[in-house]
Amino acid sequence: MGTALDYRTPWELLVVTVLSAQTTDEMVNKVSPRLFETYPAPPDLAGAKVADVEAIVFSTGFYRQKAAAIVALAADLVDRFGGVVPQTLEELVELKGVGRKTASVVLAEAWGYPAIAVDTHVKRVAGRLGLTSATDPVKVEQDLKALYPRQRWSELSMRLIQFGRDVCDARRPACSECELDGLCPWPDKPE
DNA sequence: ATCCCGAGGG
DNA sequence: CCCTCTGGAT
Repeated sequence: MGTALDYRTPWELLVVTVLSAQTTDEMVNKVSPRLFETYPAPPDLAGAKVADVEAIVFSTGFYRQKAAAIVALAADLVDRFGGVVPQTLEELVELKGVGRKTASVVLAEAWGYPAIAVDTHVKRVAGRLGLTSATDPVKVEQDLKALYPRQRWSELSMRLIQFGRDVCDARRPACSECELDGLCPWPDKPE
């Protein structure tokens, strides 16, 4: 079953979300306690030696990039936002190392805003269900919001990612266990 | 041996 | 659009 990312604050969510690419939540959860014990707040990480951070996040994949990225992110956050995680998509995306997906996750999960994070899991789910032909994340988010008008989109966002990861898997989708099987028009379903 | 898949850069 | 970065899962 799918594990979720552990975090205590919006700042921690931002960091673990950056670390979560190309690895498992389990792996991120394994390294993050030491990371946040060593560098509790943005100024601490901003002043860290990248090599020390590399040693901590090693095994999460892309570790050199990620270590440099979160140190630069911390510095950027301190310099331009007083160390406070912003609450708008525009400001979040301005941060170094933060793209639309990471920004949407923070907006929805940390701040409870009605954003839907569109990562490759969500794109894949939308595509297989025939909900959208677009690969454009903005379009996918619009289509999903139109499909679920005035719902709890921040909760839907988390559920969609988990569903894509745990059920509508890229390589081995569990179609026989999927509740949407009867409604799903995906032509390449496994037996 | 191949695939995973976000952000930045070309 | 394409490519690169990485260890882990399969």
